[in-house]
Amino acid sequence: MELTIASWNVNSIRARLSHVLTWLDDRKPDVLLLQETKVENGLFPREPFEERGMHVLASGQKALNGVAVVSRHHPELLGETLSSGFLADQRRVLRVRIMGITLMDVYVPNGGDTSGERFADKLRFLEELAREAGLSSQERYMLMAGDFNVAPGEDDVTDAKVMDGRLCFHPEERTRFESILRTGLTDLFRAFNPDGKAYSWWDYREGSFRRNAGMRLDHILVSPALAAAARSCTIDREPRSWDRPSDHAPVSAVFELPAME
Amino acid sequence: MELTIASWNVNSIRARLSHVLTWLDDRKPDVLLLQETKVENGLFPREPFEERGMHVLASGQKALNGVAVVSRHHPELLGETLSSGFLADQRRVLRVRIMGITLMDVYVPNGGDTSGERFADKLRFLEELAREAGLSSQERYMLMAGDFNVAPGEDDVTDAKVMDGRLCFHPEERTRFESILRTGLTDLFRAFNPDGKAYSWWDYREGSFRRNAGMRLDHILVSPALAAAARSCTIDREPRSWDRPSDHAPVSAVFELPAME
DNA sequence: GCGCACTGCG
DNA sequence: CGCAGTGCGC
Repeated sequence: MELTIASWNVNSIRARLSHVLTWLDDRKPDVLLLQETKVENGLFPREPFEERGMHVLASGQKALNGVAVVSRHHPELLGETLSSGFLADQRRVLRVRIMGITLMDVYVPNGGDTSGERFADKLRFLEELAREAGLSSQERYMLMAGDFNVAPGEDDVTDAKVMDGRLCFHPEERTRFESILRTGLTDLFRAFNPDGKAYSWWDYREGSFRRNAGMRLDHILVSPALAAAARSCTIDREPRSWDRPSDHAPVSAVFELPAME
Repeated sequence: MELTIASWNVNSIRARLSHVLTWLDDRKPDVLLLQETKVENGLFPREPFEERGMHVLASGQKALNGVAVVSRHHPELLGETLSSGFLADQRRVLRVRIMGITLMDVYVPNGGDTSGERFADKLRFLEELAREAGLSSQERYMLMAGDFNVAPGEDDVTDAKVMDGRLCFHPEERTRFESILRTGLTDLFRAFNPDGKAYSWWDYREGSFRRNAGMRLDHILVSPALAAAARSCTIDREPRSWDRPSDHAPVSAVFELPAME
């Protein structure tokens, strides 16, 4: 059976609802992992998704952060925090099981600037993700996706020399992202696109999208069995061109899996 | 020659620009008096009006109040305050001369509630308008229009008994509105519609427009010679039904005048 | 209920 | 630049 799993930092699900529904109706992913929903669970707009036959699991808070899983198949909730409990007061993680796949929806802290406590928290959060991936390494089908706020490679920014040391392309961040991959996960977009610059985020300011001055911050990382089952991984720039868009574009992967319960 | 003069409290010209342009293109008034433009002069969107061959005179401030005159013919600026200077720090008055007609665009203070200093200011402002009308009583063609924040008669509210004493239908306000008319001005809408309930404002809350629970707060008052020249005076409820409307509807009057310089 | 201002965040 | 939040005016 074919399964499409997508990830999208929507920068407010309420502000972006029409975009998300339009995209959902067009692309029809089986699972959509959302980040920066920026809404408490009680105010999450569940109905339009449920009308489309999708389940919704939301873990949100006021104004900041917030993640959610929209899924055609029933999702089993595994947890709403890192298993260490780090930054548990911020809604940045949703762990679910869908159709025998363990999924982790993550929104890594932006970090503020490369000095200071919030950057330290970001690095620690990335370390925790590596640990988390290690804990799940016995799982056959494991997927960790979301907004990592790290551009891992030189082709994930416009100019590596200029960007070197800057937020989201700092060696300390890239090293920690590498550690996540070293647990055995595959950066699926890069696996399908081994070279060539590609971005998933463009700043709202300075006409960044028009100039295609972006970064690849949104990733789908998968276990070896899922990597083998993957048929494609793409970034859909179209919604970024719509009126009042999210600053992030959705990333999607298609898998061909043996039929599961 | 025929001349159409309209008045509209737009509740932010920037938020309502598309509505105002759509209405302008459809109804093509010669003069449009705006209230609650809520924008400083430098940020007033002049271009779309000028592209349509209209002149713009704006007298605005940040966030609150603000009046403007949009006119097919060149307007001569007479003043931006009451001649007494009362409440001169608030942009609520624009006095202009267009085609030999003296026009006064007014936005009367809402008053807050019927106790307190702001209500006293509202009453005083209405008294000043009567004085102002008296000062202009020698003018052959004089028009005073805008948002008076007073429903003068029992047919200008849904239920006079229920509304009696409430803001915008308080005896003290209605008396002062009467004083304005007693200088010789005619309430043109009432002249053409001597009976029957009609409103120009509906609260955004509680589905007031759907229930037609409104008040007639926006008026076109004219000197005897203009009253004699008037051919119609109407309230256009249509824009109030549009998406994200102003809470006020435009009021228009058509005059048949001898050709003037 | 719907504007505006301001501030924090990214 | 564009989301939130809060406070205020109408």
